[in-house]
Amino acid sequence: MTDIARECGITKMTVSRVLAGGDKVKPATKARVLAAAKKLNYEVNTLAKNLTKGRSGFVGVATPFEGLLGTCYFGECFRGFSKARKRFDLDFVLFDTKLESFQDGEKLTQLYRQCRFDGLLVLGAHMNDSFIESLKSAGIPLVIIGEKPLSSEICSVSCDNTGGVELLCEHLYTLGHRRIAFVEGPKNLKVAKSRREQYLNFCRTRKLITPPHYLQPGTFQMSSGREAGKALLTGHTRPTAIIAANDSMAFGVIESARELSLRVPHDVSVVGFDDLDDASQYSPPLTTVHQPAFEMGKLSAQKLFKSIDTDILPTGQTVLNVSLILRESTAVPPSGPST
Amino acid sequence: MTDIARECGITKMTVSRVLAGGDKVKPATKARVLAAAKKLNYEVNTLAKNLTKGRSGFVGVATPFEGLLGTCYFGECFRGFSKARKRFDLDFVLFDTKLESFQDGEKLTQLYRQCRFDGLLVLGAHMNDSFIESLKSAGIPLVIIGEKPLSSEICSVSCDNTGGVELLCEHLYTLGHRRIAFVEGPKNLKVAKSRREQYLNFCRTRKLITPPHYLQPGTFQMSSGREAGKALLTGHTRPTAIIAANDSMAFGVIESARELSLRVPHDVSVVGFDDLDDASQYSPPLTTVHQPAFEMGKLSAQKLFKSIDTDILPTGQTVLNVSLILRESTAVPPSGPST
DNA sequence: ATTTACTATGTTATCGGTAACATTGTGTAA
DNA sequence: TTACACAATGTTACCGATAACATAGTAAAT
Repeated sequence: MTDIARECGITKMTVSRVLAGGDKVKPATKARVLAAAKKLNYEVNTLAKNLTKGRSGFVGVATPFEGLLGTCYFGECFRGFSKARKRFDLDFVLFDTKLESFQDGEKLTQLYRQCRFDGLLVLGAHMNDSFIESLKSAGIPLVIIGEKPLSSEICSVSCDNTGGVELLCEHLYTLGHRRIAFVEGPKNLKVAKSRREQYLNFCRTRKLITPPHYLQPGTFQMSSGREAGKALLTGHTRPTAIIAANDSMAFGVIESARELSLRVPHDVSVVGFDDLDDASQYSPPLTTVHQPAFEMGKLSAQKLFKSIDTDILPTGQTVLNVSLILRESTAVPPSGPST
Repeated sequence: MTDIARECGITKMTVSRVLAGGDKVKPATKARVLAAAKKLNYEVNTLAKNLTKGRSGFVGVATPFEGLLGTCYFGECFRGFSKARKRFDLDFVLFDTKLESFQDGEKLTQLYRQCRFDGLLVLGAHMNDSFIESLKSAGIPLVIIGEKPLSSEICSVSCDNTGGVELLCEHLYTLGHRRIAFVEGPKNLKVAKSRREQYLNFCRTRKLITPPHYLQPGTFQMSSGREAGKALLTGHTRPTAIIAANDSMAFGVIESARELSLRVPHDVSVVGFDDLDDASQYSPPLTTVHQPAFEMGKLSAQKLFKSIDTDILPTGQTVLNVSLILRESTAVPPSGPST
């Protein structure tokens, strides 16, 4: 930059003005500076620029590596983030929320105060996310994605998990199912809780029978769906329909049915939640609830960027709609529709 | 920092020395400084620190979002990166190689020169990665992960794709299969090419019949495996074994067999490549080649970190071993083993 | 002609650290 | 006692940009 100034016989300051957008600079000077800049292969030093602005130009993305990184949901969300990024002076840095040092938010707060990032996207909230409160109170621009936190003070973008499960239940009920079981997700995830609660809620409202083993534990992984399916399909009072709290587990349930020589959906209906890419490829293609991961990513990133630009902490809890995707894994129960 | 200095009645410089590691500082002074630092809630400004060092403290991870982000492979690799990171003054920034601006390396070179990152990990190399050459010539510390590039000048960590396919072919051949088909990956990926070449190579060596349609195109996605499987299993000269260039497509092939009421492995053997989490959960559990994604990630990150620390560009091409995982998707061909 | 009001550019300080060299003080060898 | 080496700290400049204010020059208004 100093070189450019010398080359043009002017001050560094004027050069800075040109390069920053050239507001009040004589067109002739401007042209000369730009020419010199090109000639000298000038590139801004983002570090220096950000130092004066007190920003790093990086947005943290905190997510449990083990649970989400490498899943379709993560990928879609992240594509959403990137899409929202119009300006190219912001990039994304990944942090693992499972690391011990992050559990209490200490580490993230520290990283923020060290200007290591300008704001934070939290993907996949846990039940015990006390760390979110502590981040919030540290004044970090923050958006939660996945399920809205308890405190309404915190900005979040989620999808209608409750409504989604409602759609699934309603669909099965309408087909005539009365013995509906549920495979739930990890107990420490909020989305898992929301989905389970709504299932229980539905059963209560419609007065469906729910033997204790109808609520099977799961981990959101295919293997746990398989185990749960086995338990359900070999146990007493066999359900005619099984809701898995996500698609992966639904695949597992279908596998277990196959092992037991039960046909889906003829002998048992199976539904999932997420609408993974593979859901339409499976045999049978899976009836499930579509979760708008891409939109969620995009929207949350937009909120965060806006907050960073305006220096106003993000607010508001957005809940996106979900939709039921009817495919071929559901049918009327084998005994025929109930009345 | 200036505050601390004032508090202790000394200079900023001494404070800096203490905080940087306190080489030649009197223990008493050191203690006083540390106490004051804690009292004043001091946190380094990483931006400023890095400005003087000319480093950003961020490592770029360039990967095609569409192909790899959200896959198990990506997740494992990334966990490997994180594991390799002993020091916490380096974090990872994601870039999408599919973005037009990245195609020729221009954008990445620019980001590097703007101090936006200190080094680059390239995950998932394409055939037409001319941009890698241009990055190399720009002097960017660079490690390629996935398949080694043509130029041996460039540092890479890959796994033995050729050997892996060899293991699969050998396994099937030993079981007695002579009609072996192959579902290949996207034509623009290097790994896909390596795997295909080795299959063709094997067929040539063993003089196996290979009607043109035995080499089916694919995209590495389940749906393409399904289509390829359908074509192979309904076509003439039905193969007794099908090698899919990755696990996802193998799942698709199995689905297609199921649709056609063919049993795996009784009627047709199917193998994959990658050893995804779900491979062991599928029915039948998939015989496949285990790819050490985690180790690849770890190793490549180590190489890059070392390079950044020493200011010597990374070199050497490491090829990690793969192993055949025998499960239940392969058996002797229906006609009995050949001689 | 003088004031006014900009416009275009220059000055200086600052962001929060570090490098390099300068200075003081202290203990030890000559 | 003097000199020298080394330990502990201070000075100054600089990394590469920008903010805030200052100044010179020019055109329009009076």
